[in-house]
Amino acid sequence: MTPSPGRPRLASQELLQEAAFELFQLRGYRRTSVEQIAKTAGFSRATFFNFFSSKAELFWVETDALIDSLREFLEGRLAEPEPPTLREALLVYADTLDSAAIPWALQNYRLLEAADDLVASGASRVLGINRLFQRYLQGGEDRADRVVLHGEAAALTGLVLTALLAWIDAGVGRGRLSRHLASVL
Amino acid sequence: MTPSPGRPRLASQELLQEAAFELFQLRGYRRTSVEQIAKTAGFSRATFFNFFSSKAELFWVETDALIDSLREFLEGRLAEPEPPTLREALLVYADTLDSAAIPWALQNYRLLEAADDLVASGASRVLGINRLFQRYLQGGEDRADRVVLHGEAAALTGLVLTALLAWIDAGVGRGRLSRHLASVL
DNA sequence: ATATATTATTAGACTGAGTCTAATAAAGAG
DNA sequence: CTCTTTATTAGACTCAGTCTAATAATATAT
Repeated sequence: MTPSPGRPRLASQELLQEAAFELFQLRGYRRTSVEQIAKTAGFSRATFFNFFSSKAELFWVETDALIDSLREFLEGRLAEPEPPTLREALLVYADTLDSAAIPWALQNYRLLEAADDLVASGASRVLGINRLFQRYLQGGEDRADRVVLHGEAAALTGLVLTALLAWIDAGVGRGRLSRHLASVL
Repeated sequence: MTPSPGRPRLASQELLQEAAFELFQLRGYRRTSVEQIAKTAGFSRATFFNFFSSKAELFWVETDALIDSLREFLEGRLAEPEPPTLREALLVYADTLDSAAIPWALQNYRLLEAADDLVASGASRVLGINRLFQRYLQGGEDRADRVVLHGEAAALTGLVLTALLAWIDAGVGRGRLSRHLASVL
């Protein structure tokens, strides 16, 4: 950690997030302005946009990290000599998820309903997961028709999402995601 | 058609749409402002919002009509003494679709990529279709577990969407949607 | 110490979406 | 002509997101 030149950071993603989630709980996503978030964290609006490209992006950071870890996991499996099927891989990954470490955004996914930009950004995350699945299926078996493969990916995306939301809704003592996923698959 | 009291309409959804789609083609969705659309159609910005609650809503009107007709079709099938499975019903409906009457928004669905609000509003249409499927499945067979049923609906939504986009991408001479749908299901 | 390069923070102006209110315009009914 | 009803519009407002230019705080070189 050699100190880099230039003015050191005062703000941080974490500080802004804490302020934001608190305000979201309190007044809802829409009625919380970027200005309020920044001021609550002790910074200016301009600084907010140095850290996040939009209000919605802040909402999803933790979830994006989770999706990233899923991507890495799948890439790892695909690199193995005998890659498991996507379904098998997903079940294994789901077993590793800690019920206590669900991203704030996912725990509060019902906030989506009221806000356009959240739906949009959420949808683009779903599409990203769909692309992950497409790539995995493409890598495993290149015999299938492209459209059929895309269909399979889309269907799996829908199933995984359903299981995930059911798991979250189950509340504390929800058990393992892999159980929910298995029953849906 | 007895004339209603009050000032008669000058503007119409159709006029605004024509202006809008022309501008969207020309400069893209994002670079076309509501102000430009309204002025091109010969009206003011305020009038635009008398007809559409948002720029994105204008984009989807034709598609919404299509989804509505699908809803009615499914409700009709479900009311029959021996309702077909959802898959069967969808294949029949897909066979009725005219390849030449695809909504402008669907033909140009690639415009979505660049615009947040379009993705959001598109996603909410997809969720609407998903709800249609959920209701149909719920009505047909009430034995299944709720989560499994939701999973089935989500999977079907993904499959139908895949088939639809492949059909559109196939261009003129694309044949019947039912053919694409059958191969994906 | 002092100057310089580098990076962080910020103010402030700008566009554009969407909301809202109040004014005006165009019709029919009495 | 007056009243009622509805359409159109101007204009002000909030907020998100973009951008530029100014300033502040640090490390390093001299």
